[in-house]
Amino acid sequence: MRLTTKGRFAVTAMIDLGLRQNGGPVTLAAISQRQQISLSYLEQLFGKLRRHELVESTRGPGGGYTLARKASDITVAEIIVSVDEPIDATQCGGKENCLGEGARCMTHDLWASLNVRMVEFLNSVTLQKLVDDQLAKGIQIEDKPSVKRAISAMPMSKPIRINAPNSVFALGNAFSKT
Amino acid sequence: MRLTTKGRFAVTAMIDLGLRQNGGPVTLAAISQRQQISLSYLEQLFGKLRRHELVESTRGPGGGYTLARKASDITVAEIIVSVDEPIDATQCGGKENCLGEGARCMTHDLWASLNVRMVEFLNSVTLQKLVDDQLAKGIQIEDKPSVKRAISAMPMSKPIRINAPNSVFALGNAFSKT
DNA sequence: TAGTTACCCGAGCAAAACGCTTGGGTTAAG
DNA sequence: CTTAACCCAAGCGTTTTGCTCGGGTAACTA
Repeated sequence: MRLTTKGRFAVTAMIDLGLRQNGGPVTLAAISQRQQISLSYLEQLFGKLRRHELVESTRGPGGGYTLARKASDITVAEIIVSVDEPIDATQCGGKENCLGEGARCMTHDLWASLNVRMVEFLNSVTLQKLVDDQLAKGIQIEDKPSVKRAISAMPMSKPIRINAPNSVFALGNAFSKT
Repeated sequence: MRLTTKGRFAVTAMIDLGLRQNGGPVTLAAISQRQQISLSYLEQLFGKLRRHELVESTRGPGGGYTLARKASDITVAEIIVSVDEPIDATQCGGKENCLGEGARCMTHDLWASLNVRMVEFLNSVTLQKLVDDQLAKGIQIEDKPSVKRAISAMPMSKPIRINAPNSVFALGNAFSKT
């Protein structure tokens, strides 16, 4: 199990999706706007999420993504594993006696078991739980804002995105929703 | 909280240290040998561990590293945080209303709370626990092997280390301890 | 049928992180 | 004063990250 900002992006996007489920398919463009994640990066992430059957896609106008199952049947661990792929990899590639004789290299079952417990934990947190958390915080969801305008209407003159990889300094307030 | 092989290296090294505590300071060279981690990489990791007061160092011959506290007072979370440093970083750099008005960007308390739970969990696992796990598996610890020879004696002709960053394919069996 | 909307996908790219090397120190035991 | 060990900073090749660009293809609408 790896745990980076990549996983966070995926989880965040999935929550955004979960929050708007009942309004039909959600477009990546909308998620991109709301969560400040680049569209093509989202496309890559959702490609993986789709291949792991966590979401389903509908093409064409009015299309977008939908959860493949109920939010209560999707766990954080699944999301993270989907986008981070190369899960674990013990130092010695599965060999038993890597350091000599009976002294197999510790990393084996040590990290493996720690890993298992982590996954167990993250598997105990469902997407539904996170969605409910957000709802409890009083997030207001717009009722599918006429689908067309509202996005292309804003003259946002390119988001001034800094080229800071871990986008800690996301643009901040380029569109102030006036 | 980030979670990579770097953290694993640190945890592994700390266990190695914990296992040999009562025999006085443990040298990085020895850990490097046993755990197949590059010496200077270990030096960097232990530099951080020392600055975070998880270990103490003794210089000069016969020196090495010791745990700064009892193994039962050191948690996995502390170790990982020590070497991985830049913990979290929420997308919007701490600003509250990052996406407009009352809609602070979700990532905030969302990932933060998930993070908290992760840290809580990793804080519940002590180094002592991991050491005991290893002892239970029947690891045999050598009684400080005369300190001098035994290391420089092995003609190991350079470990044939592949330049694979995530050293999944560590050398394997370059020294077979004959 | 054309046009638009949206998913789809692969190549590539700058910046950062990873794992490690090199080359120097400084402290302290013998 | 030699040697063993910690200490430290600079740098280096590779991978990963987050993203752009430039194409597609499915489906709805006029």
